[in-house]
Amino acid sequence: MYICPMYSSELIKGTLKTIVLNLLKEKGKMYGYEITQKVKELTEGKIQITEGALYPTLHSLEQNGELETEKEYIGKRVRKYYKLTKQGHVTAAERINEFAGFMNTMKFLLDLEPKMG
Amino acid sequence: MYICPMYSSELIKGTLKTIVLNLLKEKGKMYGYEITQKVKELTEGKIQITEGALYPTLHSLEQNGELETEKEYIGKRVRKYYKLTKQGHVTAAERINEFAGFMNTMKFLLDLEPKMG
DNA sequence: TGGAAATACATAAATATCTTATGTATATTT
DNA sequence: AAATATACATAAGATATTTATGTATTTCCA
Repeated sequence: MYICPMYSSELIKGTLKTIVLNLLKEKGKMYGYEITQKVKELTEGKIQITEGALYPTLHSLEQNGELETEKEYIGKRVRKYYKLTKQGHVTAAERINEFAGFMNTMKFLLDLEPKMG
Repeated sequence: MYICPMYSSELIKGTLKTIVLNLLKEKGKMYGYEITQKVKELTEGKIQITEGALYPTLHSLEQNGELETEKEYIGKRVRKYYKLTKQGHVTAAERINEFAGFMNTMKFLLDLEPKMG
């Protein structure tokens, strides 16, 4: 059975915040582990966010005022739900917009016709 | 007069090798400084490759057998032209292909409909 | 004609981001 | 009962890039 390979970590670098902000914008609130699973599921395993990368990023976004948290107990186990602050919504929109522009630029750059220029 | 802003360096991260390999595939041979200027020109300043990032990358691609060099003298000043090796052509195609897939995945991930899932 | 800007290379220290490894603990499945 | 999944967290190491610095030649223009 064929397993679709992950994208190189080099490419994924730099997109983590954009992914997280966008997911929270769409879903309202999510907890860390849920984010890792959702991204894996939505990308069919092609993008896998490690917890070692995600948790520090969530903490940093929170400290920066983009996210706020709310704890929930499932039995004895804690979940930390994250959601966008007002400022976080602005940042999310900016990031997504910037990424869309970046993709267009890269598409143009990589679709160059031979011998052109 | 409006100056279109650069993309955040976070986003550009990880795409440098892909950009360089693709440009060399299209142009045949280029020297370092020429690459920085060409990328700036083609992207209207939205992507600017710094020499501090480019030269180490070119050296590393050369050491890895993806690129080979040829010196040319313009008066007393040297230019180091880089071109793809046979292996470099394979790697270039792989990288470009991978990036195209990555863009599709990201597009899907960021175009999520509200409340879906 | 002389100084600024552009061309052309290079490397190193500092910074940022991510991977890999490790740790703790609870809940579920087999 | 043991293995796996859930759920958090942090730290050491790896990697890639920015920023700073250095050298030298050539072109532009005032």
